[in-house]
Amino acid sequence: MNTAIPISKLLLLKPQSTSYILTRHLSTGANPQQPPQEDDSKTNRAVQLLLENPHQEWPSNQPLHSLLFSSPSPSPRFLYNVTRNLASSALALHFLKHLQQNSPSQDTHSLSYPFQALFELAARELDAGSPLSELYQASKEWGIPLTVNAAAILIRYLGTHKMVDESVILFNELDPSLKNTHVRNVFIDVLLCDGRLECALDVLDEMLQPSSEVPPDKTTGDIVLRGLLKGDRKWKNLSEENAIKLVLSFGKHGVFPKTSWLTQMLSRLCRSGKINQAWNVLHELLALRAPLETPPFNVLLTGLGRSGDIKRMNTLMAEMKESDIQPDAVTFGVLINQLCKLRRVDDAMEVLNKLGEGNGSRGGSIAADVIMYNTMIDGLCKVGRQEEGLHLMEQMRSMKGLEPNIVTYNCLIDGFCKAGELERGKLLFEQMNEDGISPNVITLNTLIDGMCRHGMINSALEFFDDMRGIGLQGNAVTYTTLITSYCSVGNIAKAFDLFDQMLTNGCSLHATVYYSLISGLCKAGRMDDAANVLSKLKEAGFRPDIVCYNSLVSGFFKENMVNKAYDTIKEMQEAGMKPDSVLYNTLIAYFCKTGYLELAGEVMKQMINQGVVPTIATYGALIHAYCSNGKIKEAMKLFNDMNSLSKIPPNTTTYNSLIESLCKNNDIKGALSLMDDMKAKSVKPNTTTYNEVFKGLKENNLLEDAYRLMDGMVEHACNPDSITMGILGEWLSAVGESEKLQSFVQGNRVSPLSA
DNA sequence: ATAGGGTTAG
Repeated sequence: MNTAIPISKLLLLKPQSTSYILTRHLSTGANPQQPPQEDDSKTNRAVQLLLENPHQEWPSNQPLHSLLFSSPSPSPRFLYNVTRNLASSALALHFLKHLQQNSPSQDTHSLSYPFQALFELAARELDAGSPLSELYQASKEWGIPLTVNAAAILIRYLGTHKMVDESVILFNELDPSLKNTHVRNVFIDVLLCDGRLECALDVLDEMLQPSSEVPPDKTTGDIVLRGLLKGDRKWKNLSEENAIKLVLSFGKHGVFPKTSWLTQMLSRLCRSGKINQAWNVLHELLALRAPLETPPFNVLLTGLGRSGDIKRMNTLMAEMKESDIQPDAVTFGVLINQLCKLRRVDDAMEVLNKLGEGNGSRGGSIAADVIMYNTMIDGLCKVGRQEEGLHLMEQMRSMKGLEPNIVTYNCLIDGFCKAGELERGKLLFEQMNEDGISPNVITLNTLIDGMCRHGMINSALEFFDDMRGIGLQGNAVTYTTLITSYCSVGNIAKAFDLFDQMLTNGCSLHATVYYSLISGLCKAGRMDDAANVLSKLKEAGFRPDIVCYNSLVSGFFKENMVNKAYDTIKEMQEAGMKPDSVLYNTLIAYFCKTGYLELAGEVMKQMINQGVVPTIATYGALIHAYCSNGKIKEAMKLFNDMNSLSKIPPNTTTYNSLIESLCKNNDIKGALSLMDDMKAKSVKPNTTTYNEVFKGLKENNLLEDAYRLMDGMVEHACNPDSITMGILGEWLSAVGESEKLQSFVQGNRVSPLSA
């Protein structure tokens, strides 16, 4: 599947310089204007005179007077510098009074900068109390307009001293020309720190208007987006949709979120299943020509991969290439992982092998790392190629100098255990210890699962005890594995025992443990216990999921507790879950078993109406039921539907039901034609199939057909069982052809080869 | 928990 989609097209992406990204950051640059430097020695002399003499003596100090009041009058920048270099705000205030009193004709605007210096000094004095508010009042009384910086300092000061109301008043009083981007940034920050989201958004809104005269800058973006991500309580009223709108409004002014911010945002969207939103955000930013880097693309690729959307993965990779965004190690890691998950292990291997070839202009700069190898090794193990996985571990060590880590070993141990090669798993476990890598809880769980799956539950429990002895504790997964296993062999008491043990051990719980126990109890028909555990699950703050509800419904039906089954379905629907195909199949199977075939058929119709696609189990249950009720016509109709309408390939069991029924109806021709159909559709007949047809052939004494089928069995290495031998033995000896049976058992053809 | 890729359970 999907082989037509060239995911490995990514190989064509070539790493290049990414430095251009750094130069593409746009900024509207509203830096606060600083008065340029004046003559330093003049400034120093003035400061020296001011510091050396008590302020009462300043008016009579001639050198000072000529420095400050000579014609042409000194520039505001000079006065600013002098003020800033005074020892304290108190002294600076004296200085300003001195300036004001000794040159009453002076334009008040020229005192704006010295006043800003006064605010700067006062804001720096930690024990200043609230003099800044007083100084602000003074500036108003003196009629001295604020500079932009002075306004910003005042707003910041009021904010950090919990006088946010005052800062709001101040901002509103400001001359419109002072409410520039810088001042607004400070004001918005003050408002946000105080949790006044609405108010901040109002100020921001003006800035974000399309033809705004106070457009946002990088700092605005940092201030606002920082708060958006933290998930602070104060942002909870802002939905993700609005957050996205905000980001895009910033984008229209050329202000883009930092890569780390965008990556987090997309990651959060993807993790909560909102992949489309993540996709849209990234694409709108692309359209706005935002300077994007690789990580946000990696996050989205991961999200798309998890939802199996290979098509859009390919699109995104092509877009990366178009926009000159280079894939990095993570991109290749995601790609290898996705190819493995699609079982396209050889394609993944090809990607891995082409990395780090470094042959000139192409593909050289990214080398395979341990994570990629681990991904690949796991992929190989998951398709039963654990020997190759082991070989790859040796290869990465010897040829790339990469040391396997705990994940490498865990993947391989799981591979060998799942394949039933427990000894190999244990050998790897020992090897890993020799390598100085300590097993972790996943290693423990993997080995326990391996033993459980292969009928060694007691060994698993012993191993668990041994590991606890050396300080390796189990977790919810350990208990789930053991509980599932004990349930599967019907040892419910031991399963309960482990469940209680887990609760007393205080290991952190997970709903899966409850699901597992409930499922086991349902299969064992212990519905009272199952209902009990269900209550405990709810008490622990979990909710049953659809799989868990399905177990319960199936269990109730099996115990003929029909009303309980219906109650459970109702509860599940009230919890907002729609019945899935498993639930419909459970209902259909129950009605089939109890003989309500019409009802079962109705349920199937309802299933289709609800948009739930019938599965092989749906058709299998109904076809089998019709067959065993002698309604072969209806069964054949369903069989044809499943081929033409649902396009579900029938399996061996489906054919067996029909073939058995046809033979019983003495329609041997029909049965043989179904066998041809099986061959055409590559569905392998099994021993049951052959037995049913042999019975029918024997009834009709069709020896030649029987020989042909016997050859077929030999050819497919399908082993006869005692039933086969019974039918054929009786029949062939009755017609004096016992030697054919002999030859058949020895695995030889019974009829001569024909053209 | 807080920018991205790898391992275990019904």
